[in-house]
Amino acid sequence: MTADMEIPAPRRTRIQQEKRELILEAALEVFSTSGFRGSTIDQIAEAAGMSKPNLLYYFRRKEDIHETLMQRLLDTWLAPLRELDDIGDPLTELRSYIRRKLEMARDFPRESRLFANEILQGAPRIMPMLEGELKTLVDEKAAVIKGWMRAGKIASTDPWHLIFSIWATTQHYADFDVQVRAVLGPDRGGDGRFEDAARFLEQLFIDGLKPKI
Amino acid sequence: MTADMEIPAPRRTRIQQEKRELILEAALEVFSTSGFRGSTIDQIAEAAGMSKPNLLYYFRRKEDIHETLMQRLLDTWLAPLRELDDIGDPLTELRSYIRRKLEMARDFPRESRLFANEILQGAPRIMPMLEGELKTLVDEKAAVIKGWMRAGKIASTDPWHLIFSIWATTQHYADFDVQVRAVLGPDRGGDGRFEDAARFLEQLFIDGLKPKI
DNA sequence: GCAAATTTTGACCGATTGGACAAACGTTAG
DNA sequence: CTAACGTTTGTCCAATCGGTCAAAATTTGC
Repeated sequence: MTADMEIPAPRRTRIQQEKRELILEAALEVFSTSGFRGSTIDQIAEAAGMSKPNLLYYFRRKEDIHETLMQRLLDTWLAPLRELDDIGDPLTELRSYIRRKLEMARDFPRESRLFANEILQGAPRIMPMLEGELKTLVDEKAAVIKGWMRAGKIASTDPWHLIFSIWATTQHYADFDVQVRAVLGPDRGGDGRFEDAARFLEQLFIDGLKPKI
Repeated sequence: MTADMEIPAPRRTRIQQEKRELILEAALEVFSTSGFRGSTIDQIAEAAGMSKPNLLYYFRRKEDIHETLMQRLLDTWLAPLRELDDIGDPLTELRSYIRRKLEMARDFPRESRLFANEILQGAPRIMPMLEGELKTLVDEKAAVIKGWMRAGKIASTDPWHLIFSIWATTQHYADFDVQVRAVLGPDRGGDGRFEDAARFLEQLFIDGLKPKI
């Protein structure tokens, strides 16, 4: 839909495409654990298996890498919310939204942390997008949810804060992963923790949102 | 209780006490928005209104400032959970725990972000504390909550993930503050957003946790 | 008031940072 | 094969980094 926004999309050779992907993959790893200012071009270059000048041949500035990474991230990151559909059973829609968001936290934790890092630092590079595209999308979906509430399909509450709480609880398992694993310990903190989380969140949100008769 | 753990607690002059506080206040501001690696001694010194060598007279290394800040933070940060009491009505206890956590997100957002930054980057400096003190405390309180569930006082669910979800939803309003404000917009994103959040979270957790008859 | 102790400063250091650049090396099309 | 183009590298640079140090300025104890 709104994809492929790396705007001028200049023609690129095969090698350029491959190496740029390699760099972005390495940069995701580095940026997501150290933040923008805490990461160095050398670290990214080493993680990508190339020299610093070589990396700078593909991305002229450190910021360009981060910007490209962010642009790609945002579309896929908001995809689950975009899919939240007016048609279809409300509780089912919400349940699968929560499930999809939790799966993203499990399968793309680095993307989640990259995003969290950016927001934590005041979102200097994506503020316009938050106030524009994101706000529009959330307002739109909040209206859908509000419709469900007025129709008595789900319990009445604040749709915006409902969305926030879904973001918070699901992304928590990516952003605070080390804490979750440390607290759960070696036994309960293994691979099963995401299924436990899924069960818990379904109970919390879905049972909690069932219409009160 | 477990306070005042700046271990050797060397004798300090009046000036030392004041200046150290000034530095810690400035460092909290800087660290919480840029992370450890992303912050410089110069930034902290400037925020504290003193020269870099002067700052280094009070804290010999950058890490010492961060460490002191962390030690102070952790005790106050976990205080609300420590207060969760076996005696007293379960739903009331949980309600006030949630309220206290949300108040902390409102009143000490920088502390929340400092903590989030540390965890995001893999908790290199506080890992032992997570696996030790924190895990012990959470296990203890999870047992209390489990007792309430067995007694039929609250709905049965996973106590650990319940605690995680309370952390996630409340701290979200500090850590992701810019996003929350951007999405809510100038009107709904004002000072009232914490009261809206409090109402929403109470409904989500308390109504959701009422025992099913 | 004065000597000792504490606090502040400017100058400086080696290491690391983001980035420039020309030369060397590969690849590819004709 | 070769000329043009794309890729890679080593070297270098100015700025910034965390931190030192001796000397100057200030505060403190008597």
